Amino acid sequence: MNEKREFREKKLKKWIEKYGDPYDSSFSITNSPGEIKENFDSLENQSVSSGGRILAFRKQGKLAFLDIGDITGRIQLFMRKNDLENFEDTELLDLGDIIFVQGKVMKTKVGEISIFVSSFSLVSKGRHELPDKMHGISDPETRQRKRWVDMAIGGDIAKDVVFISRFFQKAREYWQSEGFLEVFTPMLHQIPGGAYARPFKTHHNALDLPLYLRIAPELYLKKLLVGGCPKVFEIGRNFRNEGISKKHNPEFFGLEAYEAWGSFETMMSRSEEFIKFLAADLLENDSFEWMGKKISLKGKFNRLDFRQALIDEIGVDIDKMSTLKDYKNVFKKHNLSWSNSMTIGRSQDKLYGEFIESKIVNPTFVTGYPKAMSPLAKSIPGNKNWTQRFELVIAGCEVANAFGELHDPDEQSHRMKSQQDAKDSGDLEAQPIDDSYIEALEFGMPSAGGIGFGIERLLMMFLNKDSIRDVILFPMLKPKRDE
RNA sequence: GGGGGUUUAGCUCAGUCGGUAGAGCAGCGGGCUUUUAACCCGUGUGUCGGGGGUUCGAUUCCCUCAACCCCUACCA
Repeated sequence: MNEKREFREKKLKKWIEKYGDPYDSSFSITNSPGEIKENFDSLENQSVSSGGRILAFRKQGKLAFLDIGDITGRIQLFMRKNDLENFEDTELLDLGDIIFVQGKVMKTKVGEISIFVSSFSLVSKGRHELPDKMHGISDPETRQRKRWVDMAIGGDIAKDVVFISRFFQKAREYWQSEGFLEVFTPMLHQIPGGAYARPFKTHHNALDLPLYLRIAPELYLKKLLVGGCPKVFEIGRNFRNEGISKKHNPEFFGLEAYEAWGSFETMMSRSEEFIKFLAADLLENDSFEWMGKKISLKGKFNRLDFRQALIDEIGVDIDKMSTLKDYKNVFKKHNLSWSNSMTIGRSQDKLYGEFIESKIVNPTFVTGYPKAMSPLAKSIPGNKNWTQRFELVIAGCEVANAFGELHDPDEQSHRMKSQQDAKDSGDLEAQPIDDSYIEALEFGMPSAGGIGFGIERLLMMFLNKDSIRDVILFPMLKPKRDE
């Protein structure tokens, strides 16, 4: 049936008859393909050993030019019959095989940096052929599902995987250098909290205990503030049982940081500094382009007041709207779809998303979120309807969310109760009461600022990717029946 | 959920106003001692996404299902 695979396996058999098992671990390389290219000046005429996947095969009579490579880069192999004892065994190699080579670093007549091969060995047979060398894998789903193939042939992901790794390294570096302690809090929660979201449910057998995959680490991190860690941060996955879209994957990385004696104002300068730090280091620039939009990180980030922005944009003052009916009328006026599951908080959010968020291009702190939308944020002194909160929006996309953390246990208890009420009356995303969190607050928590970043959102911006799937190595995919 | 598009060789795609199909790459055979999308000669790829209908005949027309893509809605 699969004739091509048979050819490959026949060649493997021949190799084994001649040289024995290629799946051996006695090979060790002195330089990766990329290193040889990068360090040609110091490696010229030196003997090296290297290895990688065969990505191109240009045979020319008694000469052979092969390209081998991995994510570090590609290097050409130059093989000449007169100088290579088992030259004819190149017949047993296929595109996609992984080979080990030894030889001297040189340049060919036309100047291509190469290894002049003195010996080579098969290390791992590619049983499958590689995709078209010019076009690669065109189907995005296959590209994501068989990420290793796309990576092996040098698809975008081969470069991006390095960028993503450096991004995490630099993100840690920023917060650590600012004196924040990196901590790790549970992913299995008995009470899911810290965000508006539906959780994944699981179960612990030995304890016969229902558990939830965390939707946010927030409450645990603030328990550490109670315990006396003044500056903490965590980079880790959150899990939300919601729809999948270009901006949403069921599991995604959050970076949350909390600072005692800070406020949402100090979190503003920290987030601004953080993003500028990342861009300066990773992009080596203070501006970038995302989906055709030019985004400048120069100067101070803009500020926009939630309520004032809605007044300016559509002439609606949400401070003067107290009933759901008021919102329904506004929705009607602007031809927005209304559903009966709407709450005041949701309506406000929808108006914001529709008229404010989508129009923002350069980084902007949107401040003054209504209390109905922010059960964990401190309200503004003198105005109980508004909270000490901001979202950092770039190119219409929420990148971070920060509060002056509510640390009054009585007030927090009230807010959680009204969330619980919403939950009881059918809001699947409302947060349940978490008594252990309230109790922690009762021990006393210093005033604090806290912030959470959506890491993939930032990665999308920095890598100019339209879809969150392009910045996750193995994004959530629907199961495939035939495989 | 709604609208549009795509699905043909291993890969990328062309094509048939209805008579079961083709190019490049990859493969196989041969040639070539400085190539790099190597080249030259020869060779063949196929449930034309699945199912049903119309028809003497369907890959082509119609219906339906599926997968993927785009837009839109929802999920902040």
